[in-house]
Amino acid sequence: MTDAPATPSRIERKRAQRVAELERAAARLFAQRGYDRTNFEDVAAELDLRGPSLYHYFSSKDDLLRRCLHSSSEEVLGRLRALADAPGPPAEVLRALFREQVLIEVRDFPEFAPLFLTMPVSVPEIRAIVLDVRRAHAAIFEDVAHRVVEGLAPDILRVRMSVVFGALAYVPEWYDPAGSLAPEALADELADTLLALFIAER
Amino acid sequence: MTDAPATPSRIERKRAQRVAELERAAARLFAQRGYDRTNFEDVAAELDLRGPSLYHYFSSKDDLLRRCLHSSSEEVLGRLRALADAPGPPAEVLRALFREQVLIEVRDFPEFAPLFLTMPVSVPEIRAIVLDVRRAHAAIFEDVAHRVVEGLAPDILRVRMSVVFGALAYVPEWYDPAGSLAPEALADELADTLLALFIAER
Amino acid sequence: MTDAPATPSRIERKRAQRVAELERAAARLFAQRGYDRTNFEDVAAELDLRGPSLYHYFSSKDDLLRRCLHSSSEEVLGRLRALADAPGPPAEVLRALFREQVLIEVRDFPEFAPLFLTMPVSVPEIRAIVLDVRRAHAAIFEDVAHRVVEGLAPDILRVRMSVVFGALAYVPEWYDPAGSLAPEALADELADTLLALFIAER
Amino acid sequence: MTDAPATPSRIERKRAQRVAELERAAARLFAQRGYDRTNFEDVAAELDLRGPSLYHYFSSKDDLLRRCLHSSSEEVLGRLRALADAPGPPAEVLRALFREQVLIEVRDFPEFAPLFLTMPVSVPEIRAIVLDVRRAHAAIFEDVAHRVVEGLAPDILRVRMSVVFGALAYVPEWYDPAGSLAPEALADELADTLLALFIAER
DNA sequence: AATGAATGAGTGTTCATTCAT
DNA sequence: AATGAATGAACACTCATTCAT
Repeated sequence: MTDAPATPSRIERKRAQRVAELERAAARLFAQRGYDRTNFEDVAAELDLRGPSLYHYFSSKDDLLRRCLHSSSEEVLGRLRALADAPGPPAEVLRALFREQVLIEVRDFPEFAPLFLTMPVSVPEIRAIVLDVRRAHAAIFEDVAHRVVEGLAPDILRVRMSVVFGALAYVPEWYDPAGSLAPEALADELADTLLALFIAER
Repeated sequence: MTDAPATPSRIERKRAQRVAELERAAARLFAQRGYDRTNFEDVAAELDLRGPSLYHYFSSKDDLLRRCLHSSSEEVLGRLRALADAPGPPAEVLRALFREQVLIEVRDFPEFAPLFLTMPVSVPEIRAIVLDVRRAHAAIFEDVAHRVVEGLAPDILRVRMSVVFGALAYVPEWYDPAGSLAPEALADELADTLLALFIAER
Repeated sequence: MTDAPATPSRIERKRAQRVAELERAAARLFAQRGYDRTNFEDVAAELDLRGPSLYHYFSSKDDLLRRCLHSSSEEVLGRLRALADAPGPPAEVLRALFREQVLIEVRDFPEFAPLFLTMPVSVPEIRAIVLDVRRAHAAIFEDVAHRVVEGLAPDILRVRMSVVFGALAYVPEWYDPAGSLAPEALADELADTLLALFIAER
Repeated sequence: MTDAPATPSRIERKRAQRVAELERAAARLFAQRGYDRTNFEDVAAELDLRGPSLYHYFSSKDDLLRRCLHSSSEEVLGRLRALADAPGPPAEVLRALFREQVLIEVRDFPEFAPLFLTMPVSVPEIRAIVLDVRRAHAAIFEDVAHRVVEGLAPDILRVRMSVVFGALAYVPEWYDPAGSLAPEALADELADTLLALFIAER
């Protein structure tokens, strides 16, 4: 009888929105300053709240980051998996994945992507969570890459994939959206460059 | 160049050695745990000292990291510059630079390389220092790369270089020296792969 | 005596019942965890309410405990006073008081008795209230005991009474109702033992 | 070589003394206010220190209480065991134990005894420690009491012992050393009263 | 009547840093 | 040179309490 209604009440929608806002604010600060240097007071201040108020929405700092990672990884991994499962020649699928990943980082989820890629995380348990997501993320690319270059020696493939992941992780550290290179142009150029690692006739 | 006397006394040599040992120990911990989670007590313990004793050698935690970065960057940038200035076709020089960088990371300075590449640094001033070193480091590669691909559009070149730096920075995060791939084999394979970004007949 | 109307409305009766339920739940938790470690949220949860709802019934946490103590002490002291005022030889009255006190603690009011006896109370004002009740409680026993041993030196009597109160207060800390000793058997045995302190021919 | 010297250095003696002073101060506050309401700042203030300074001597608040309990229980249990093992008729040994326990509480260790007897402890783990010490303490008395009344039914003996422990635990709650009853007189009177529970010819 | 939201006060704990020895 | 002692600043977290709905 008192189960969660299928259609969330107004109050529940408001709460969910607040949580989403807090997660976005927290993700921004986590990415900028790292987990250790981000405190509840500052996250709360982004929404004109005081630190302890966050405990109405998150049970701990750990939990806050966990939920940031979860919310965004759900969305991001979902989008990537949808592309990975799309029909078409593997090379084109891989290129599409590269494009999408770049756009996710610089255009669609600029706040969340650094959490997985470059956020300084010193606490071991938290780092483990990040690594888990990274593994799931990497698997999507690796599956498709496997289909592109079937006969490649595992060590060689691993090196190629490391170039891919390194390059993709590096994007938020150097790319300036206000510069001369549009996000879509970057995505195209980088996708082509990385794809060449797998289809060049060397 | 430095103000050190030409013939350092025995005491001075001993002190310099101590400093070097401390820097190495600190670099290891910084790289493992990040700047924030590394405390003076633990660094000192690596040499059977107590935390406050470090103040005989370093004026602050900030200073300790700064000196770690300085010492290692001196050495690393020196080695890379020597290679960059060597005669030979630019492409070969670039390949040599890639190889050297990989070997520096995984074989010769495994403790120091993460400081510049992957250490979680939350304090803005420290991060600025790291970025300075990275810029100097990048310049070495970029100069040579410029000579390899003279006519390439700046935006395109920048993307290619980002793949290089991303891939090189990523190495310590995934490479396992105990695995099947020897450091030198990795260096060769990665150097070839990255060089192909600049010499492929696309 | 109290201002309550002669015929409480249905709403008022419902409210009074709610207050009684809350007091009982609170008393249980207070006794188990102590005053400090008992929070409004947990007390409210016992009746499927949320913490702040308790403010409809109690003006503060302090007040909640006060009312717990008041309600139960009314009842308990009433029962004891009725016995103390009953006719009969003082020794028998005293024995009856001991029995009743034991039964109150282990059988009739196991939730409330610890409040006066063993609840950890750190807040000075609260402790003062508890001590007041204890004093009123002690006076009942002391009056009768006085009549049992009329000539006893005050210091000696005080020591004897301390044994009585100590023993009675200790009961909830060791007695296990699920053990081999029934509450009534315990009451009889303890009453006899304590009474012997006053009527032995020493 | 660097093992702890058999003869503690001056610095070690000073530290040990400081720890003892801190334990005494802490025990006083713990007993007065209970564990929850006693904070590091106040304990430290008793020795003109600030709160965090205590972490040089104790690893946590938990540890502070643990060491208070340990230090005092060592001493107290030692004294009681020595008496319990002394030769002589069991009844006299028991009487000596009662006297000693009273003197420990009111004269020799007035700060520490309440820790085991009446300190409000809400934290379950801490309470478990206190109960452990209480059990060891009780065992000393129970062993001797067993030899005094060999044939007594276990339930009856348990009730008698509960009177003993209750009465002894109650002493610090009512006895005023500034009153007309000297500690030794109290000890004698109480010891006689409690002993009568075991040797009366009922 | 009930509660979601919010907060101020308080507390245990960490740690870089200072200083006297 | 080394360190034991001490501390101020910072921070995660708890909770009684208030208030608008």
